[in-house]
Amino acid sequence: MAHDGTHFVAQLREACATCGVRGLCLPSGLNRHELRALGEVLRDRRPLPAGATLFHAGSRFESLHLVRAGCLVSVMPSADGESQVLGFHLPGDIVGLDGLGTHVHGCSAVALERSRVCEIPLHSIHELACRVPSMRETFDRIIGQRIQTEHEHIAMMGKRLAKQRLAVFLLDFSERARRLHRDPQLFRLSMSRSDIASYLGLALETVSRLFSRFQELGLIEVERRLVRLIDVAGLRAIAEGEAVPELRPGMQAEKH
Amino acid sequence: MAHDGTHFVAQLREACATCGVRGLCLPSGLNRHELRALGEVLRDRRPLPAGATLFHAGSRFESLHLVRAGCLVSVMPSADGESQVLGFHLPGDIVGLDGLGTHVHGCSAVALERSRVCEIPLHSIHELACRVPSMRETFDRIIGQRIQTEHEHIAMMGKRLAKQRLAVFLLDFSERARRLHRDPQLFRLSMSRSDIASYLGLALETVSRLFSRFQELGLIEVERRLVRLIDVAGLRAIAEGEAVPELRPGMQAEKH
DNA sequence: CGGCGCTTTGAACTAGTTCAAAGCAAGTGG
DNA sequence: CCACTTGCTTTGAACTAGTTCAAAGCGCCG
Repeated sequence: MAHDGTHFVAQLREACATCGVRGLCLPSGLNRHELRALGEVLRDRRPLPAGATLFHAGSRFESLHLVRAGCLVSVMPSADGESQVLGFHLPGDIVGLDGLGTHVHGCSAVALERSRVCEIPLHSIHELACRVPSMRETFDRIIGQRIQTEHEHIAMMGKRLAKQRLAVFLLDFSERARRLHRDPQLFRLSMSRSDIASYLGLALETVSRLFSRFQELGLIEVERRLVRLIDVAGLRAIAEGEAVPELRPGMQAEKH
Repeated sequence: MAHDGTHFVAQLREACATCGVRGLCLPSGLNRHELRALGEVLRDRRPLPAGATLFHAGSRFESLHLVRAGCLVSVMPSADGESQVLGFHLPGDIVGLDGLGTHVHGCSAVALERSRVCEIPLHSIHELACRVPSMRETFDRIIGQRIQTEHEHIAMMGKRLAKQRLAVFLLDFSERARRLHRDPQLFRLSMSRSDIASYLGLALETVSRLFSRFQELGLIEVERRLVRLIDVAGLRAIAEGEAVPELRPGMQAEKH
């Protein structure tokens, strides 16, 4: 890859400033020298149009990918045709970690909207990790946080009511938006109801109904994929499983 | 830790031979020299009696642990008192990876029976990974395989019938037993019905009933925690979601 | 023996699914 | 500019897989 000295570093720093993820993204906390080393490793990639596949399940694993812009979904195909959504990836997230073991991707990654990713060739990761101590810590953080995330996903799918799951999902997105310096109350979901349902382990109708119920309760305002969180504390209460006043169809939020 | 040269290496090699895990366990595929290096890093630990906690959720993370003998469960506590079982760990498995990110354990690890583990201090892992190339690959394999495992767990909990989940669980245990050079058809589960239920995202009564149904169908023989797989192909069919003849209480396996 | 913890089993119940149909936004082509 | 298609979303109504509640059974250890 062509890299023309300090210009590239400046460019990377700029790109990462825009990216705006603290702590999770690779270059955070690196000094000028370390950034340079990283710059030699990152390969820029053409933007992915919505619907494009970054890699397929079963394909050979060669690189990790760092999401720069947009949103990807990772999907595990299953024998019976029903595929499982494993996660949604926003800027700063790393995708492809499951290939580290077998060098074969266990799931597919698909762009939900026009997106950009950085490619990080596997062979250069370890070299960099050994050469730059802070990079090693960063990789550890990425791995650890990812496993933690998977654990939370499992905890959410085991023995939680549908309304708790959706509340957790919305609060999670809000928190991620906040970390990306976006509005944590107002965001546009780039995935379909069906994707959300699969991610949460529910039927898509259940998800759709819950969006409506949450709106009736005055917890959110929703119009198709545009969501505004109105009562975050209320959502949190539902997520925690605290008994909520009423959540039956046909009830109005206001009681006079 | 005391290490007296070649004797230690021999000891380690011996221990790992008994351990018998291929591919997954750290020392597999290492030469004499590399084994020596690893020996300097592994710290032996006192055996854990059944019920003992290796580490608590929230406690400071300092080391990974390699299960040498027995069986551990990792459990994530949740706000509402209900805790979630994340996994069962047999010899060769690494526990504690979720602490890599924050340096704080996100879940607890508890021995389900008398067990032994090797402690691998974090600070020496990276050093070793840089010094011994094949160690690096081994660590990658461990990480990748773990994420893959978590993904399968998620896929199992989303949109799968209870009978599919239990069938998957039994087949998974059978496969792991096989890899440990144990009898893949006959094994003793060291966890309670309640642990299994939490792991599968079901009520414990459902799990208990399914064990009975599977027995009635002639798929397994079960007496409390002792399980014998009779019809592996049948279990596989159920796991895959293929329509099974009958699975109703009160029906006999034999039809005359 | 007696008590304790785990497991099994039954019966009533319900949260969520499934099936079905209508609504709605956005694009396409005449 | 409108008729028509397509894909996603919403909503309703019937249904069911699994839960919950309750009680009995069983093995084990002091």
